[in-house]
Amino acid sequence: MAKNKVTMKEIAAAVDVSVMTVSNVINGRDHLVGEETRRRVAAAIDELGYRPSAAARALRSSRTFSIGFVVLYDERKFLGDPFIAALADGLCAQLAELGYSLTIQGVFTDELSEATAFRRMETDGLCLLLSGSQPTKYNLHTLLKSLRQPIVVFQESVETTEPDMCAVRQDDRAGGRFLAEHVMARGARSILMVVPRVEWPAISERVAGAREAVAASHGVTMTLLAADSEKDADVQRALSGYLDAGHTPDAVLAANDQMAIAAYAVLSARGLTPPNEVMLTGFNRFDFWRYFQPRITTVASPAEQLGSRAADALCQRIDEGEFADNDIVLPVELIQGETT
Amino acid sequence: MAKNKVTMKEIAAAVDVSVMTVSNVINGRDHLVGEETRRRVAAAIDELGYRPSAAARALRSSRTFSIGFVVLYDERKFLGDPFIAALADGLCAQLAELGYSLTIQGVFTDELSEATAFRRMETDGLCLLLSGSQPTKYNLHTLLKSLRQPIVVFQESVETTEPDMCAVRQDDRAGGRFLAEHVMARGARSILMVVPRVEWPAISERVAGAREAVAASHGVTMTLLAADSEKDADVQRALSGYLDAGHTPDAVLAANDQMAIAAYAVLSARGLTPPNEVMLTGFNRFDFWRYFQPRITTVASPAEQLGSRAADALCQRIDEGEFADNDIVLPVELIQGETT
DNA sequence: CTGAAAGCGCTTACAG
DNA sequence: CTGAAAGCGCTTACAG
Repeated sequence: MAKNKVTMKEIAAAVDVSVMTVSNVINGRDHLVGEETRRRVAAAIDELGYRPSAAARALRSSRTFSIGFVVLYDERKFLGDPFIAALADGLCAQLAELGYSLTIQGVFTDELSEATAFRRMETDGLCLLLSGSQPTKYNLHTLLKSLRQPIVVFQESVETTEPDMCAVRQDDRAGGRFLAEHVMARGARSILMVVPRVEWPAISERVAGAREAVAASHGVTMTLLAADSEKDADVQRALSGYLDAGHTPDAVLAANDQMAIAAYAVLSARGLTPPNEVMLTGFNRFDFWRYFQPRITTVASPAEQLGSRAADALCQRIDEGEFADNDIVLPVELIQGETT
Repeated sequence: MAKNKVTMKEIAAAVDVSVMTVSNVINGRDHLVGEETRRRVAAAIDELGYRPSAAARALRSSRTFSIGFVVLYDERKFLGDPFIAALADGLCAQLAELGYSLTIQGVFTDELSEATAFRRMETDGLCLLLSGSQPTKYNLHTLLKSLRQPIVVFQESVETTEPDMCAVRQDDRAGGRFLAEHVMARGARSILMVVPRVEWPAISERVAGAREAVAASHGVTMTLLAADSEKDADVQRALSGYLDAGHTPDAVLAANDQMAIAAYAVLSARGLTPPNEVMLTGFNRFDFWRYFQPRITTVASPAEQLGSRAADALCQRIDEGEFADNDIVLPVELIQGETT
C-alpha cells in the first residue's frame, strides 16, 4: 500500500512549524495561530494535497464524525423501497450539514448480530430501521444494549427501558384516523382495512387510528383483512377471497399505496371501480404515486424529514451526552385523490 | 465522552494472555493460537462485549475497509432517483459481502471540492456518479487526481489519461440501437429523439446508438429535440413546440422512461396516442415503470449490477494494486411494452 | 502565539 | 504457540 500519503508532519516540516500549529490551522483554531503562519500552512496543505487521516483523528479524539444507518430487511434491494431511500436522503443531507458522514448497511433479519456495523466500532451513533420480518424483541434489545452507542430507531414505539435510544416516527395513528374519518364523511358505513400479516408497528398504528375514528362514529363497522405479505399477488388473493365470500365494503383502506394499487386492479376487474362503487385509500404518497391513474387518496409521509430529524437528534445527543427527547413524532397530511 | 469502551488490553488481562494473542483470535489467525486459548479469548470478547476499534486498525494498517460513494447532484433528494438507489443497493450488498462498508455522500455540483469525502481521508477507494449538471472536465480531473485514491466512475467514458480510475457503465449505445431498430422494424421512417439539453455521456451514447441504426437503414430520418431539462414541463413544452411546427414523427424515442411518460401525455392529448398514431419508447425500466399504463417500450438498465461490479473492481484494485480492467460495460435488454 | 511529549488502540515485524 | 516493543497520524493537556 504505497499510498504515498502526506501527513501533518510533512506539512509542519515544509513550513517549519510544529505539527501542533498545523493541527490548529486545520481545525480552524485561528486565535491560536498567527495570520502569516496560518497562511503559509494553508498554502502548504494545498500544495502538497494534504488530507487529514480520519482514522488518526478518530483514534485520538474518540469521535468518528460518522453515523451508521442499519436497515434490517428481507430483500437485497432495500434502497429500492422509497421510504428507506427518503430516510437515507434526509439523513445524508442533514448529517453532511452537521459535518458527519453516513455509512449505510443492509442486514438480513436472521443475520442480525453478524452485521459489521454491530461487530466493529466505527461510528458515533446508529440509526436503525426494521423493515421486513421483525427479530424477536428480546434479541434486538440485548444486541442494541451491548453496543453502548446512542441509537435512533425509525418507525418503532420507543421502549421505555432503553436509556440511550430515541424513536423517530411519523404520526401513523393520525394518518389512519384521517383516512377513516374521510371515507366516513363520504358515507362509508363498512370499512375494510387490508394489512400485511407481519406485525409492523407503523401499520398497527394506522389500524389503531382508523379504529379510533370508527369507534367514535355510530353504526360503522371496520374489518381487518390480513394478506400474506405486501406483495401484489398476496394482497389480491386476500381481497378476492374476501369479496368472493359475498362482502362488499364501502371503503377499502390499504396499509400503503402499493397495496392500494394492487387492490385497485381487483376492484375494477369486478366492476367495483373506485370511487364510484367502493372508495379506496393508500398511505405514504412516495414519488411513484403520481404515475398511477387514478390518483389514490392517501396520506403523505414526511419520510425525508424523519431522516433529517434523526440526524439532528443523534448529533444533539453526541454533543450533550443525552437525548433531549426520546420519542419524536412528525405530522402527516391527508392527500385527496380520485379514489374517494 | 465516557464511552467506557472495552479494549483488547482488557480482554488480554481478563484471559491473562498478550494483546497479540487477542489480535490473532479476532483476525482469525487460528493457526497462531492454541484451541483452548482461542476459546477462552472468544468467551471473554463475548462476555465483555468487545468491539474492535475500526479507527485504530485503520491507522495502523492503513486500510479502512470502507468505500465512499459520492454523488454530484443538483437536487437534495438524490437517492429518490431510482438509478442512484439501485447503484447504491448493488454497491452496498456486494461491499458487505467483501467485508467493506459503504459511506454515501451527496455533493452539490458547484461545491465539488468542499465535500468531506474529498477533504478527509477516510476510505480505501471512491465511487463517483455525476448526475445533474456536469462540472468542467478540467476541475474534476484535477480534483480526482489530487485524491490519490482508486476511483470508479459510473456512466462516464473513461479518460485514458487517468491511471487509477475505472469506468463502470451500461451499454447505452446498444440500447439506443435496439430501440431505433425496433421502431424501424415496425415501419418508422421518421424518428424524433427527445433529450435533455445538458450533456450527459450516457444519453449521448443512446443518441449515438440510435444514429448508427438509422444510418444503416435507407430513407429513415432522425431528428434530435433538446428539452431544457428532464422535467415533465420542459419535455412537454419542447415536444409541443415541435408538433406545433407541423411535424409528426412516426416514433418518439425519449431519453428515459420519465420523459417518455411526460411525452405520452402530450401525444395522447393531440390524438396521437401511442402506439397507434406514433410509437413511443423510454429507457431504464426502473420500478415505477410498472405503475404507468400503457407499459412503455423501453430498455432495462442493469443498474444494480453496475453497483456490484464497481464493488468488485474496486476491491480487486485495492488488493492487487491496479485495476484489471478500466472500462466495464454491462449489457442492456430491450423490453417490449405496449407503446410500439 | 508556538512547541515537546504522551497516548488513543490496534497490527506488524521480530524474538523466543 | 506466545509475547514485548515500536509505531501508524493525529489531538490533548501542558509549558513556555
